[in-house]
Amino acid sequence: MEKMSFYDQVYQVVRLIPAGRVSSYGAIASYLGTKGSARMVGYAMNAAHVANPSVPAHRVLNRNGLLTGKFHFETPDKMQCLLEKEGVEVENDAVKYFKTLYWDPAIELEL
DNA sequence: GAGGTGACTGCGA
DNA sequence: CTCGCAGCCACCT
Repeated sequence: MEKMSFYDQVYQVVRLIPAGRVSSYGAIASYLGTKGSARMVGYAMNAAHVANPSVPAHRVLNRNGLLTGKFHFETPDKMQCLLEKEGVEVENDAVKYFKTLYWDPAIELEL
């Protein structure tokens, strides 16, 4: 358990994101301690789609709420489809009310 | 062992 | 307002 790779740590945090909510790479990076290295979070997501159990990578967006990594899914529409299925409104590859649906582990998990 | 890459972010022009 | 540059660190070749 202590030998968890950086990837696994990212997966665990992402899996904690409740349905209908979204988070950002920077928020997860900051929570893991790798603040300023949001790239590592996105990089970890690159292998998330083969992780088990599956990781809701579609709930992880960039700082602007854009579906930046949608092309890394099986299909670009998959990400938006999953979000809409959970009640998240998506328009022009961006999540509406992003700041309202924003889920920050450093805050939500702190309580 | 060294170099290159990347699903990001923040700041300056 | 938009565009560009540099920093960040783990993984792959």
